[in-house]
Amino acid sequence: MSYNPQPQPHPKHPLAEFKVGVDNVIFSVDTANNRLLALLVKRLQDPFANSWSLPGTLVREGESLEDAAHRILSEKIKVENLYLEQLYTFGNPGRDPREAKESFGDRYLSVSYFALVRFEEAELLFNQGGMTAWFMLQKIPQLAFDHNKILNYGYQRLRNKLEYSPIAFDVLPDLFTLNEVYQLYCTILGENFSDYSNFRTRLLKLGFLSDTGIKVSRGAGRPASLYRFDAEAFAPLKNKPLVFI
Amino acid sequence: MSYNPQPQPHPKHPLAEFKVGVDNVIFSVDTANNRLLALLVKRLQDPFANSWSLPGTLVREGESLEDAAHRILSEKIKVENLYLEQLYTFGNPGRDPREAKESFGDRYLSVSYFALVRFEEAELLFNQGGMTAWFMLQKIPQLAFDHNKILNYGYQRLRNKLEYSPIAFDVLPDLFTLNEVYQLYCTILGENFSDYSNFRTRLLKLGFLSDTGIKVSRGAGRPASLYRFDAEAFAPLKNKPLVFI
DNA sequence: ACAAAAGTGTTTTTTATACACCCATGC
DNA sequence: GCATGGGTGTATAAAAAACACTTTTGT
Repeated sequence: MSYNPQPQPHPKHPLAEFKVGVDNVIFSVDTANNRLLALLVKRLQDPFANSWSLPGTLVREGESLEDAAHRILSEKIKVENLYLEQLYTFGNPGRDPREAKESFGDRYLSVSYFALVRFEEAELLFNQGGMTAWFMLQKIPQLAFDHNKILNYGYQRLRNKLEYSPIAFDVLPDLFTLNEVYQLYCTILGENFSDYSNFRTRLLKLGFLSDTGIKVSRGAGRPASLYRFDAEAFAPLKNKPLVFI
Repeated sequence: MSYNPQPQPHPKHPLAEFKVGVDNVIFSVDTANNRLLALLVKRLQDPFANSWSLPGTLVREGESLEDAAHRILSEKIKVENLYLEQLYTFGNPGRDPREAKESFGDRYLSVSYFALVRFEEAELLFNQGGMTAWFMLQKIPQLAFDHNKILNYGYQRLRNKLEYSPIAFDVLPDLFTLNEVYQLYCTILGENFSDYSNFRTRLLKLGFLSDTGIKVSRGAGRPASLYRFDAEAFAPLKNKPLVFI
């Protein structure tokens, strides 16, 4: 930041003091049940005691914002494979009731992060009796603070990301069928986002999915080929506009 | 933010204290000379005294982040028409030399904003002898703090925004020729981003530019029609994926 | 044999790209 | 007249969208 040309704040305009927190919007897709889920935690203290909220934390000394996001995530769930990026920073005055309205107390800034995690391996951790649970996106309750707004913002980002970046493959198993990819897309973007056979053709033409030749049977029907995400083949496509829709 | 399940920070992990600043990446296009410009200010105090930097400020009591971004912008230039949005939040420990390394002093968080302003009406303000100047993007010097990184991030955002949202029309005059739009795109995205006649056809097919019928001559050649951005016709296209490239 | 799931191909429509060409003005 | 920039049209290629069809399995 540059603080010139005024090194000292004007007495009539004192600087705000901030507490900085990180809030995570953590999504996961339960492919078995075609459900898009968000992780929420139940608050134990005021304000908003007993309300559900996004998992969040305050940033510690020497800790980067992204480290804090990873820390809060790993306190709530145990997961190996995930995608995480910064979402947006919410810092309007009055967004936290602990800000004393008349006395201009500390402001509460929230740097939000967006994550997509692999559902099958995600293990919920119940620390100190705090409740942690997956919620279907259609059944999100009233959340603490401005967390409904943050979550909606994250949901938008999720849909956008899915269309032009390969985050799906961060969260699929190492070997997957093309139908599993399609189901994942359907669950997040809604049915009818695209015809399966066209989706399939488009995806394969991009050239970074390699057929292992291994076949798997899911009950009746022809066995499907297992594919693998080929990071090397994808590398040259990085930063190029992709379309998966 | 949710601060459960630990209401008090662990003594071995004290919370960081933050100063929160806003830094603006302000772009403008000098259409007369086909130049893409960024606004920089010269720092007067340490750290980085006499270095160029992004225009920034600390957030005041009762002031929203976006208000702070608008304030710093209006302290440096006088401009009516602009587009502004939040860019990214940079908060790594050690990004500001004023953070005492051993003693874990205050952290300096920077919430960056991205702006595009109308060049013709932008009037530079020289307050308290502080220097403010436009720099061609190819000639950006070494900046204070991590501001080169922030500026590059803003430049990426600018190019992306231009392709799928109508920010160009926030910054063009009320009445403009299609060639002026094309020039603006060329200056930001580089020559050869698209054939002019195809660009033109695509743009008109979107249906939110209305021909006023007024003709204007720029020296030799056939006079061009002046167009106007029709906000009403654009409204239904909001939130829909547009392609201008 | 038949249903179910996987995978291929075909047809139609739309969009992108690269141009060629006509139009209106200043000099 | 002709250079200059504005504007239209066309021909080709590529991509998106819809959907019919074949293949391979379980029962």
